[in-house]
Parts: sequence; structure tokens; C-alpha cells
Amino acid sequence: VYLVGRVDRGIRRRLEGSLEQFGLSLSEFTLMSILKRRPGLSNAQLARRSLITPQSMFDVIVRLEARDLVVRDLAPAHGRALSARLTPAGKRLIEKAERAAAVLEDDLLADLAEPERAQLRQALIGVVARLRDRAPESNVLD
Amino acid sequence: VYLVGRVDRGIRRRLEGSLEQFGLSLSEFTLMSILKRRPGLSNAQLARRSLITPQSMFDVIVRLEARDLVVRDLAPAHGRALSARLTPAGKRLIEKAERAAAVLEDDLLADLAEPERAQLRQALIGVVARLRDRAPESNVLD
DNA sequence: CGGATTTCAGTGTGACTGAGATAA
DNA sequence: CTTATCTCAGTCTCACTGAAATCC
Repeated sequence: VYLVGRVDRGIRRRLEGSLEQFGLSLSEFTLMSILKRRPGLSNAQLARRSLITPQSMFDVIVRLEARDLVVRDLAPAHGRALSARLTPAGKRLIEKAERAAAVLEDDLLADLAEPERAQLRQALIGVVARLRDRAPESNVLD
Repeated sequence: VYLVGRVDRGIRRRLEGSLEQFGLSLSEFTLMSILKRRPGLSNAQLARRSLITPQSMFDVIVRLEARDLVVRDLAPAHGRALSARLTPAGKRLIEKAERAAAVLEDDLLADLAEPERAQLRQALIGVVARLRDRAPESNVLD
């Protein structure tokens, strides 16, 4: 249980150090990284995906919007929901940042061969799924 | 990379909720859990093990000391270092808290059979080791 | 003196809860 | 009316940096 905590704190410090050259915090990096793969998600959807509250996610989005790395427009036919996506500048920045992150990840996983890496990834994805299942307001569709 | 972050945030919320019945924060729980297995470690040693600064660890220890869950005495022949250990009350409390944590962990790993669990554990331990290697002041001996 | 440790003090980020406005 | 969203405001815990004192 707290092995995950230690790994997270360690990665956090390392990755934060590596991301500051891009002016990105870890939460900003994470958000942009999700948005790159799933453009068009709303704030509420992003929050559920990341297992944080919509209010917390909102802070992150606002900061990135102010820097013109993210834009939002009204989601097609869906209440007040705002659909978020990366701007061209945002895309360029996340590409560079992800390359730095990949270097770090590769270093941390140096002891593991490819099949084991995939297995680790799968195991973690499984745990995330379980965490979301058990969440107070689970919304599997997002 | 950020899979770990998501898992950690999810576990954090869940575990914090489950630990508050014991009046323990997650960092307090983690410290006591380490101390149970490795009694006699100093503040600086505990900090290195947990990948946080000695100042941060200090805050946690002070709180637990005030509640008589942890005591410290001068380490045998080693400068100013104070050797920390659990009090009987501390031992009783961590036993109960760990049982609650085990239930949660079991639930999260429900999809994985025992060999895969062991493999996941080993992979994470490997990453922690790598993180400590790369740390600014690595002290492998602790 | 130098290195490791403990301790005190101040800071700040990132998440949280609570409350209000708007839209289907 | 209910539900989901977005938004604003305030709070708080945790770890951080900086600095000082102590001990081989």
C-alpha cells in the first residue's frame, strides 16, 4: 500500500524538477497529457478520470487557459459543459515535456524488460479501475 | 509515469478516510508502519527511506511523540542522532490500522492472483531503489 | 574545521469543502 | 424539481527551503 506512496513521492520530486524548465507543474503536465489523448473532455470528466474533485481540476484548467495552452468551447448539445482541447502552442509544449518524462520513466524502469513493463502497466490500470468503481459517484462511461 | 500518480491519489483518499477513525494521517501511518518493522531508526534515516526531507519527517515524529505513540532516546554512540521506536500504545494502534489497510489493499488487488501481486510488489520495490540511487545524497546503507 | 543530525521558522502549492449560478 | 455542470471563495495539510544549534 505505501510502496505506491513512496514511488509517487519520488517520481513527483524528480519529474517536477524536470518539468520546471517548461514552466509546468506536475498537475498541469498530467492534465495536458490526458487532453492530448482525449481532446474534448469537460472539466467534470477530466476530474473523474484523474480521481480528483472538479474544483481542483478547475484551478489547473484556468491557469493553462490563461497561458493559451488550452481552450474551451461549449460542448455540442450538453448543458453547460465546456469541451477542452490543447492549442497548437499547448501541443508543442506537451510534446517536449513528454519526451523529458519518457527519459525519466525509462531510467526508472531500467531493471525491467518490456514484457514486465507491460505487466506493471496493466496491474496499475487494474487498480485505477477498481479505485474508480468504488468511488462515491462512479460514472463508468467517461 | 502518471499512472502511479493516479493510483496514489486514489489510494490516498481511500486510505485517509479509513485511517481517520484511528486519528492517523497517511504520513503518520506510514511512519509508524516503517517503525514497526525497523525500530531504532533516526529521523534522518527515516526521511531517506521515505524519500522526503528530514524537516518534513520531523513534523510527523513530533506529532506522534506528543501523543505518546512514539518515543526517542539517544542512539548508541552516534552523535546527536535520536533512535525512534513505537510505544506499546503505538504498537497497538498500528496493528489495528494495518488491518484496515490490508482490507483495502486486498480489495484493490482483487483482480490479481498471488504470483502477480508479488511481481507488482517487486517491480515497485525496484523503482524505489532506482529513485534512491539517483537521489542527490544517496546513502545506500540506511 | 567539516559532516551529520536535530530543531525552529516561514513559505507555498495542491488539494479539499462549501456555496452559488446556470442549463437541460 | 432535479441533476449536472461550472465557478468563486476560503481553508488546510503536507512537504518544502532556509537557518541555527549540537555533536563526533
